[in-house]
Amino acid sequence: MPELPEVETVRRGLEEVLPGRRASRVEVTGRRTVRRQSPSELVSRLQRRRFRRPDRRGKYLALGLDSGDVLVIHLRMSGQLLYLPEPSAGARLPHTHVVVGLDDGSELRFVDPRTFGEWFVTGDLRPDGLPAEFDRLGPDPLADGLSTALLRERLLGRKVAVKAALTDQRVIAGIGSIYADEICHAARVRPDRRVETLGMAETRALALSSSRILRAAVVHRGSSLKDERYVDLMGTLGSYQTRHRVYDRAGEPCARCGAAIERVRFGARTAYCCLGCQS
DNA sequence: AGCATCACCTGGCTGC
DNA sequence: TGCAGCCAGGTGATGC
Repeated sequence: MPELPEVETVRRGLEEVLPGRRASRVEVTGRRTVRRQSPSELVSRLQRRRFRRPDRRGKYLALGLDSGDVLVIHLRMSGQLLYLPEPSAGARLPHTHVVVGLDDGSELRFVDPRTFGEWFVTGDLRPDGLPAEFDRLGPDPLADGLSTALLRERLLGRKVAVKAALTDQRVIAGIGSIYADEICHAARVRPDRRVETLGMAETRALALSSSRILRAAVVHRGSSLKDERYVDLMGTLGSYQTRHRVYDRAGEPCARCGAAIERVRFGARTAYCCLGCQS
C-alpha cells in the first residue's frame, strides 16, 4: 500500500521525466478514478499543458501545470503510476484507468485494480502553490520535519490509540499501516497505547523514529509486499520490506528481544507488534 | 466536537 | 480441486 516512502519514490521518478513535458493526449478510461469533477473537465484542464516540478505532501502527489492548475493524484490502496518511454512496446495492463500521452512520445499510465485511487485538477491553491485542501493535512515528516515538540502538539487533546493517531492524516501526513507499526516498534511503544498516556520520552522516540524510518524507506525505494502491488514509475519493486521488523511478521522472533511478533486487534484495525519490548 | 464505524473495491488467501 | 467468504486498508461519509 503506497505510503509516504512509496509516493516519494514515485515523485522522484516523475521529477526525472516530467518537468517541461506537455500532455498532448489525455484519455480517461476508468469510471471511478476521476470523480470529483467530470472526466471531460479534467481532460480539458490537463490537455496541452506543460508539467512543472512534481511535489508531494503526505500520500498526495501535486503535479503543477503551466496553466497554474495542479493535477492531484492519490494512489490509495492499489494505484500504480507507470512511465513508458516507448508505449507502443507494451500492451496496456488490465485496470488501466488514465493514460497521458506526453509530447516526446512517452506515456504516463495509471493502473488501479481496486479503483480507490483518484485524480483531479484544481486551481484552488495556497500561497505555496499546493492545493488549498492540503490545509487539512498535518505536517509531512520529510517535507516539513517532525520535531518532538511538534508531534506533542499534534497529539495534544486526542484520545485515540497511537497507531490511529499516527495514521490520521490530519495529525501527520504520509504514515499508513505499515510504517505506523514499524515506527511504534522502533519507539518501543505499543500501537494500541492511548496517546494521552505517552510520556515525553516516548513522544520523542516516536518523532525520531518516524523521521528515521520514513527516510530509510525512501532510500530503499519503498516497500513492496507479497502481492507486489507497489512498483515505482519504471515498474521496479521497492526493497524496504526486507527491513520490516514487525509488519506482516506474526510468529517470527523480534529482532530486538526475541519474543514472537504478534498481530493484535484494536477497534476495527490490526497492528503487528512485539509485546516483549513494546509497552 | 470528536471519536467510532461503515462504505467503497478487487485480488489473494483460508477453510470446508 | 473448487469455490464461497473473509480480509486488507486510506479516505470520506455517516452515526453516536
